[in-house]
Amino acid sequence: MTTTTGQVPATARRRAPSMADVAREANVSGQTVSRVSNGRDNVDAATRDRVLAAMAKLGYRPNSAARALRTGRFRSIGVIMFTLSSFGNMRTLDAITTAATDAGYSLTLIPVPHPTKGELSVAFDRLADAAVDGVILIIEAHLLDESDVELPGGLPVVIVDSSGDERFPAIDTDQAHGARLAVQHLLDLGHETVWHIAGPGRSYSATRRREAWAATLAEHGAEAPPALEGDWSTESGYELGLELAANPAVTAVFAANDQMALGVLRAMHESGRAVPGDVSVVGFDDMSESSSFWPPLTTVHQFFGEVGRRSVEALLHEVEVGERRDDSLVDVELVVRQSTAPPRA
Amino acid sequence: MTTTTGQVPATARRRAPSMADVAREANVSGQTVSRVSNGRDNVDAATRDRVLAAMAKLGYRPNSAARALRTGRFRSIGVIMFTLSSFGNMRTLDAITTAATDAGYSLTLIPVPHPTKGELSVAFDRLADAAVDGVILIIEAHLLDESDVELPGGLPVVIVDSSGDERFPAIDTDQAHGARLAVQHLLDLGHETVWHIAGPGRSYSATRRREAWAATLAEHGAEAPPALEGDWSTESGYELGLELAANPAVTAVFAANDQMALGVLRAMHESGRAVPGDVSVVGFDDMSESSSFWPPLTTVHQFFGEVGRRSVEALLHEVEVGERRDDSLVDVELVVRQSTAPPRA
DNA sequence: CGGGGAAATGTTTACGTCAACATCTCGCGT
DNA sequence: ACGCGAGATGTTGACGTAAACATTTCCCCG
Repeated sequence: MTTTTGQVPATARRRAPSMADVAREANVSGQTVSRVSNGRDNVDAATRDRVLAAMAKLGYRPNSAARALRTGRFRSIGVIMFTLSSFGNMRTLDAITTAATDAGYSLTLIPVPHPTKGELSVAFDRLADAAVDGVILIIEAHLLDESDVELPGGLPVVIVDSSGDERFPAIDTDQAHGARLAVQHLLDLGHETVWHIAGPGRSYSATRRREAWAATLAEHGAEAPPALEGDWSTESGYELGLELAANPAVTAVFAANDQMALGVLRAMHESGRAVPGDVSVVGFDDMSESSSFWPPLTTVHQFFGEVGRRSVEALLHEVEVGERRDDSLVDVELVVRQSTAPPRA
Repeated sequence: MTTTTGQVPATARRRAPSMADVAREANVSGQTVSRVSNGRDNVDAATRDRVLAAMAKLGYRPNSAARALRTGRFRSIGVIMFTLSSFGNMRTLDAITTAATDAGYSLTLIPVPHPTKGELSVAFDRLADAAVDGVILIIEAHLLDESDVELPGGLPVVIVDSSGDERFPAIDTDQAHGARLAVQHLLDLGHETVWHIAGPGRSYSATRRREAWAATLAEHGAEAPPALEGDWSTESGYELGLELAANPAVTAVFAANDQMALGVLRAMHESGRAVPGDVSVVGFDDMSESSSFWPPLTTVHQFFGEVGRRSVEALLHEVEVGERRDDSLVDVELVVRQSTAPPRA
């Protein structure tokens, strides 16, 4: 019936309305629509209203591809991480998402199914044609070091991990301080020494915790038993816990994360060793379930939210200002619950 | 030395190389570069090699904004979800990410900090200028129903939840079957009836589980005690568990998720009620920690991976083929561990 | 009452890619 | 020898936006 716009039944509409459509509807130039769309203030109030009305009427949505092409910015940050299984990574991702959103950036997730160099390369390739202004790496930085993978040139990168790598700023929890707090607590309770279930050796975080554990023992003249090495999983904590339970000399255990600590608790229960009566257990992370473990777990609280926030801050600073931020360490807090007590006399 | 390209020191390079740069370097037309870049087969092998070499030399990366602008496709899907806290959502997100990546799509995360209608609108607005071809909603669909929010027109949507909403296909775990399995198991062990700690009423999943619980009891002529309502958190399970522990008539509890079940376990321990001796407890989810709870938790295993995969499949089918998929229910499995036993005679 | 200038608005163009179409180069059959 | 067609490659233009620059309007001040 009407002639101008080549009307189509609403159900069959093909093309989303563009700036030009809005401009026509509001009887202004495209540029004015652009100005309204971007919230510039040099537009007459009446004009602005007219444009906004036209936008609403047509259901206009700016085409982000065109915008990105024009501006060279995607307003999106990429996060590369291993499968989301780990509790800490989840929380960090959550905080990153929130921080990025608040800053007006969207967030693109780039998974790495297996933590191998090859897979990492694949992820970086994906990254290459992903539409992001910068990248946060939540991976065990170790891999990066070994890796000859070329990170896409010119793309700002922030690493969430303790890294030896100098190429990029690293944001991390103060692993060493946390471990120190945990060991100190156990020693203060009167334990002769503290056994340790470490995380996998390829993880810098695990290494930091383990080193701080050993150092703290040494400072107090306590003899360090051999460290056991788990893989962060509850199961590995359980199996290693069974070993410890069988050794009557063990009175205090520091597990490198809460999940392994949970495994240790189970192992102790099954072996008839009372916690904290016979054996005290400390974890690391303070996952939300830890307060309901049996017994409620004494652990080192990580402020994942803060880590996430700082990562985004550092990355966006580099993206927008072009200035690299320094490394940053987020403090930690010991939460004493009921899995620790003085050794039985 | 060379003349053509207006060389800049590598450190100061401003602009990423474009197709035109590669074309010049390889001495072909831009279109040929495009063809190589998109893996078309109608390019001579020698030419292809030359182009690939030029790409490698210049570090060429296709500009996804330009590509998206030209093709009208972003090759990205959006996921709207509440803060990542919940275990199940995490796992689902993980699977979605993997499935999307395998299909060559990237994934954009759009968080909703608080599950209110207002926040949901904000998320949808964000979505509007996000560069996605379709959306997966991991939210309690309830909100959608109440909400007058207009979803961006023409954007395919899939909901991960049991939804009454007919507007979009829903993919979900078979909540009812899971609850039925749990209650049945307890009844089979000889318990007279089963108490229930439900999830929040606004959640369809919680409602489904609760209804199935009630229905199963009714079918067996068991009297249904009043359902308690938690908020999925360990804490709420603990508090409600304390109530149940104080009631000597309680011998079997079905908690609507593992975290609340963990809270119940703690409450029972603290109240001196043996699990499973005095009280049997069943959860729902089968989180990775559940096998190490004390006692290891009998629970309903959800196949989150399958849910995620099917969601992506359904969404991409609609995006690429334009055909809506039917609702889909993912089956479930009862995992019997050590938190359940016949009632004490 | 005229001129200067700020504010509002319009016009032109380029961002990098890919579809559509145009052209070119061969090999092969008759 | 010639022409035809298939495959390889080149040319042109448009996607929707925003920066840069151009133009218009109108208010204020001397």
